[in-house]
Amino acid sequence: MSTGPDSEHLLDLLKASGARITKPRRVIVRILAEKGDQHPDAMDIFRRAVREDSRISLPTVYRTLKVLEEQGAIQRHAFSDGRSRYEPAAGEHHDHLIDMDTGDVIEFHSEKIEQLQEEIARELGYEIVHHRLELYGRRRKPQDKPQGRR
Amino acid sequence: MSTGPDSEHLLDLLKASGARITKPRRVIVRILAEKGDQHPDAMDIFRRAVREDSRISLPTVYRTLKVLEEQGAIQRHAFSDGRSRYEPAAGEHHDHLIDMDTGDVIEFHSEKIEQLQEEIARELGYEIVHHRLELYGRRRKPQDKPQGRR
DNA sequence: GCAATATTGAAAATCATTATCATTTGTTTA
DNA sequence: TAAACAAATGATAATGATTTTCAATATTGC
Repeated sequence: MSTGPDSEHLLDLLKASGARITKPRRVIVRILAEKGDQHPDAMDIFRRAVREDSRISLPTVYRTLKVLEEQGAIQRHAFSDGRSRYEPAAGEHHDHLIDMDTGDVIEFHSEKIEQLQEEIARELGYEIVHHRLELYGRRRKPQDKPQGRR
Repeated sequence: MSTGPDSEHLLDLLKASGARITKPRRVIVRILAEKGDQHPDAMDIFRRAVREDSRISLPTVYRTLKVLEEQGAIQRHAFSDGRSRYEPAAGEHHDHLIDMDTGDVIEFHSEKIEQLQEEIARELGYEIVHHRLELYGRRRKPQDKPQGRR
């Protein structure tokens, strides 16, 4: 109940890469696997980690995130607000719609768009390695719909 | 011949917003309007500006870029390499394909993709204010094709 | 030309992220 | 299980991009 869905899976990935399973890493991985506040930045993760073990340091959070990213276990996103945000690498690729008023991040996926991208790149003589598609928008008809963070 | 294509236009936009036309701004705007090395970052611009007037400072470059951006005269792009790159706001919107080997930036536009984006946002209950689509890729069949900077 | 005020340059401050390095800890092996 | 060694940690300093502060300077309206 405390250990998130694929917390174990993330640890396995770490172990498989020859990394050691340390206490700080256990905590950080558990946080990443948690449901709720998706797309946290390093500071978010650090703050939550400290609640579980006050000795954990920010550099360790960054280091662990880097290792996990290199392992392909998580993905780093650089939205246009300066800092990086992280999320467990979903099996399915998806893009993001950012709510400009609340900061909420909504995920979506469009096979059509993916295909069009491939097509365009091919025409230009390129092979896509990865891409980034972010929509920045506002709720239509700003009514009641109470929701949002920040 | 020295003054770029729409250098005047940029100055007009500045003036219209109540900003003063200073020497440093003239230089910076001229550089932005220049053909060639598109998508320069602040440091690129600063280096070129210093060649024209050694007294210009980096903060002034940043300040001027910010004013121009607020005026909608130029656009700031935050690719995933840390620093921001700028380009004169083209009449036509376009997206970017970044060559991962050379750093070259290629512009493209796909009305189909734009429409799909609108569609997706609408379905999610949103109205797109702006978006960002970047393809990161490599040349297919790395042959001769001699080109590229860096 | 002159005053009022925006803009500048120099230097310091921020912010996110990374590097350094001595100390601690995980893992392996005897 | 303990010793041994490398990997990981925390504290702290460093980095790089961008922003702020503030006194000095330059623009613009009159």
